[in-house]
Amino acid sequence: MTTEPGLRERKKRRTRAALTDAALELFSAKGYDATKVEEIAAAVEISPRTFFRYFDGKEDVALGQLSAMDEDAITALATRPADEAPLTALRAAHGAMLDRLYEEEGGPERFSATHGLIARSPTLLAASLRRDAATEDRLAVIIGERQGADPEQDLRCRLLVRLVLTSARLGVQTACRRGACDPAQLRATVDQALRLATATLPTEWSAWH
Amino acid sequence: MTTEPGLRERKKRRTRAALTDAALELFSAKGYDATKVEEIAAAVEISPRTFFRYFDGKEDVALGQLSAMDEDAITALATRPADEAPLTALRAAHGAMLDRLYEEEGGPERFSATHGLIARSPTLLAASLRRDAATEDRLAVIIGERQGADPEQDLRCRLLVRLVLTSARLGVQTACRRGACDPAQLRATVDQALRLATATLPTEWSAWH
DNA sequence: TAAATTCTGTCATCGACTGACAAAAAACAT
DNA sequence: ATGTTTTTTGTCAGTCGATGACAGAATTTA
Repeated sequence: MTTEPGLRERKKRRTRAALTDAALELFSAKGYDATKVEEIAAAVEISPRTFFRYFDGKEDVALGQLSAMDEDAITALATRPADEAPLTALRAAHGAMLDRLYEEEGGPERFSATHGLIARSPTLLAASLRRDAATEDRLAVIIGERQGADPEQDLRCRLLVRLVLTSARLGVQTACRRGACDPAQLRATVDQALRLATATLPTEWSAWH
Repeated sequence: MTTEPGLRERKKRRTRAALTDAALELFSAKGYDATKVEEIAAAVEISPRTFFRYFDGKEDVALGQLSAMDEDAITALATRPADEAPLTALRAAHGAMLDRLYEEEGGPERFSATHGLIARSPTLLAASLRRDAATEDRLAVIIGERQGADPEQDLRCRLLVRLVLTSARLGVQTACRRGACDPAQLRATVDQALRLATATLPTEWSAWH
């Protein structure tokens, strides 16, 4: 059924890949904000106008991998068994997302590079948080369907998703800030944050000294 | 010691207040993104260049009240008794911040208007989330000092602050989305979100059906 | 090979934002 | 009160991200 990709399609893929590679390299070298779209386009020898036909903007090319991971997480959650507790399903979906990241050639490296950029650029941080918010909404809808609850009415849908996402994000940020970006340490830190948020902290927090 | 404000200072205050009023009105009427800085400046009969001498940018004038509230929350947390449990101190600080909001003439109205803008503009949402992240960092440092912990090492500092802030934010968003922005309902919804996040949810979540 | 489709570059334009500089306004001095 | 200093403001020019319009080039399809 699926006709193999023609020359046009292959060319587009190559250009897109070249753009992300060039962009991430430039961002890492000069910083996100100091890098001009013009430079990214020049590195791939295309016109600046064409860059915007491949990406919605600078943010898009910088956070492309995170968007793909968001999609992974959403499809992973959607295919979880319906009788699973929502927290379990969310953690499993997040785990599956990380699995796919690790399978991909150069995935983890690019991931930690992206988070390094985010940590150094308030602009990118804002864009990344906005993306997270959008993903959160989509995940909350799925949780609502699983639980037969309306996310608009039942605070728990959004709240659960938000707590999990924000804890996981803290784990990632912490791991990357420590420079320990290898899969094992990343997953360990994320797990620690999730455990703290969902179990340890709430019961012991008021007594923390 | 403190010399009373001269004519220059009074004029600056008036201009700044006029700018925020004009900006919020235009934002509410036409939407944040559709409003040009040029229009805000024209409404106050000021050159566009001067607008940027009063505010860092469009985001700044839109979110000015939230920034002031962040400052309130920080000073409130800093003056909490040191032997208080951190979660208690944070909730008290947040409550004190809301108290000040309610005391201010037109405070609640402007607050819910601001959140209405945020809900309708992804640009503003991003800016607002970035601000929250910055505030979170400052609060985490205070919590770290209170607990004798290093926020860079002890995940719990940032995590606690983040969970509280994000839950409170969800409460605010929900209350504003429901159109119920009066102080009582707002506080009730925020309390509900905080209670869910810090007590009910973590212990009962895995069993939610 | 011709026609239809899709990409691409050029050009013009918008809008947020900033540096430079000179004119105007307010504060200060005698 | 008048001249001096400091601060504020407007004008101008320019950068950068982003977008619409259109024509020419490349690819696909007939």
